[in-house]
Amino acid sequence: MPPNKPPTIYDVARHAGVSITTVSRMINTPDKVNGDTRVRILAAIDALGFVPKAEARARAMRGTGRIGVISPFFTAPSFVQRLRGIAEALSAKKFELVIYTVDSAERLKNLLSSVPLTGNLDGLIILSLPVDDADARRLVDHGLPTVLVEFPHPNLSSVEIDDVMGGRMAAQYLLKKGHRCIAFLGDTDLPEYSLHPVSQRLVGFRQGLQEAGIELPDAFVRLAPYSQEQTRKVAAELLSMPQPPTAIFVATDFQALSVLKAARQLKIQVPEQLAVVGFDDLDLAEYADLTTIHQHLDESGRLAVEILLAQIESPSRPTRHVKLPLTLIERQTA
Amino acid sequence: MPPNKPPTIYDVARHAGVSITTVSRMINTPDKVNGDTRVRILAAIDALGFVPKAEARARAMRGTGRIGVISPFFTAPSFVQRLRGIAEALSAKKFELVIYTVDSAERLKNLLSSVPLTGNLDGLIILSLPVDDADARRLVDHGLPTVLVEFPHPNLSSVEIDDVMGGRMAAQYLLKKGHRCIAFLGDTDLPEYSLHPVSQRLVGFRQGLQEAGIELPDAFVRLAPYSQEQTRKVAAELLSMPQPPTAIFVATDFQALSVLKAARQLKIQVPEQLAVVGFDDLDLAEYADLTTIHQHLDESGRLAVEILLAQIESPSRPTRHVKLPLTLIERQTA
DNA sequence: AATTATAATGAAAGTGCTTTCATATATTCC
DNA sequence: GGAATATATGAAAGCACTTTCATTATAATT
Repeated sequence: MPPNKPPTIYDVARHAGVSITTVSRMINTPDKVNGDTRVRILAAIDALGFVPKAEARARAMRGTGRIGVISPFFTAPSFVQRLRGIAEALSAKKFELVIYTVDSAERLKNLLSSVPLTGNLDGLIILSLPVDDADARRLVDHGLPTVLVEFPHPNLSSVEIDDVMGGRMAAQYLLKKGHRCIAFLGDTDLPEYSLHPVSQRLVGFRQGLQEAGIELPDAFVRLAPYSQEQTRKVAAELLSMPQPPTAIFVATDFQALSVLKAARQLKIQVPEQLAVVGFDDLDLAEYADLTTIHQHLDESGRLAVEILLAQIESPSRPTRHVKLPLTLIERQTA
Repeated sequence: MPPNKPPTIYDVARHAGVSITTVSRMINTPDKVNGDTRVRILAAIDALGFVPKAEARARAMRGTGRIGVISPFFTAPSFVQRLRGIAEALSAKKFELVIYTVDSAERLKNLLSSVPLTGNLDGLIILSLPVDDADARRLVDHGLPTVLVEFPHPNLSSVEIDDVMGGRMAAQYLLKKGHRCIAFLGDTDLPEYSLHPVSQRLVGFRQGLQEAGIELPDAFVRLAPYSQEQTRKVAAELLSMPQPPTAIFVATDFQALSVLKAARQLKIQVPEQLAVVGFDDLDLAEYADLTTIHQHLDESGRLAVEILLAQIESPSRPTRHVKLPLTLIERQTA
């Protein structure tokens, strides 16, 4: 017969002949209880069908132990690598990771109003998605500690990437290498968002060239949807021009790979005939020997967590805006 | 002023100049509170933006289910691609995705003893991690619908990959191409797990060769830690043998890339001097033009969700064991 | 006017769980 | 062999609320 009252931690403790402390520990940090005891408690738990009451739990811990991440769909490897940093930092602390994926600004808005801003989450990280004033205000009004990654907002803490500077670094590097006929290739996705990082990279890139008195003709600025095949096609077009560029700055590593592939197919030697510089330094950039602008992807996630946890701890702290440094990693492609 | 700390009933009480008792009553049985006081408390509640936590939780959880995914740390891209399928399928339905990452069998055990109880989950997907009998029993005893991906267990539903068959397919393909001197390269990670997919792939591979009367000498079976650099080194060793293999079956695409890199560095032509077949068909296999055994990574995640949701809907349904088909994708490397 | 019923309130004791701290026992080191 | 260190456990103090119960002020009844 099923017992009439839901069993409490006290019942389990009595049944197993230990203190409630030990039972609690068994549930939360099982590695801190002895093997024997562990088995006994587990048996008791199973026997009684004990399920800890979430509410009491949330009460006793300060907060829910849950932090949310809103991320664009995992299409781009760079999101994943950021996420990895977050997961890593979070699993070290004792937090659950709740992931909300989003495929449009529309859905982001819905989420931000429907995701219970209070009570459900202890903190929020928004990855590579733009937050407008209304959203930001709602977040601070609700007192939900939030950290933005990649799209900063004055009222919320953020981890930023200096995309403009990155573009410049690429320009300067290619100029130094003697290139004068340089193209840019970026992606078109997320067109609804303003201030897209890729645009910023283009801005910086153009600046860098201009400072050296070099033009970036419109025909040398190409955008392609973020997919292997389409990017490859656009790159092939670019490389088949009567006067093709001798160097291309590709705004994301993933697309840079497609450019390399296009070059390979056209039997264009890299880096002899064509220099390619990427952006991101994904794991696979190393495999491809891609010269690229390294941004600390994993680190950005880790840092976001760090800032967030600090903010959860003392909510009165002012917002922080951290800009991660960029480094150019010189490999074989430029 | 936006509240900095989530206000408690105490704050409201102080602000309204009453005891917490009265505030509590106000919330639960307002008719038992005097008109004046009622107004004052209401004002305080509004001013502070107070939301009783339990209520918030209840509100929050209504309608939104929560499904958990236990996954190995995001080291391997294949996990991520499976996860992507899960996230995709889940964001269509109205479910939250809670991710637990795990880096050892030890931690998995810990998680499994606590998550089912504590996590408030409606369902669980376990990605690429082995579950033993005790764990499985606990899960079914607790009535937590669970779907396993890649490591099946008789008592739980699963989405499986026929790794043995995959190994055979690789062997048969390479044999058909005329190779007789064939090596295997796999990874050593997760040594604590039995029945590792990579071992299975080796088993099938060996079978395939044996059926054609071909030996797989021990010197041609190499294991390397799952990292670019180390795999490259082991591959280089293999390729520098006095009698190097003319073909290598690499048990994961990610490592196959490193093999390709090693070949490039040793100026060994692929596929002319060396054929390489991978396993997984990651996104980047296409970029690298890698001939590989395609397993539906995204699809496996999607399918797991589908099975899980069906099971949540009608818990009485028997467990299902779905085996996804494998296909050999012929590209440039073999 | 004295008594009693009624309404409004707060002190304090739960509620089921976590966590800190102190204690007891076992292990390692020189 | 004793000190130093690590491991396993429980007592007790929270946590954010709810509830009981005793207290007071107020209204109603004789």
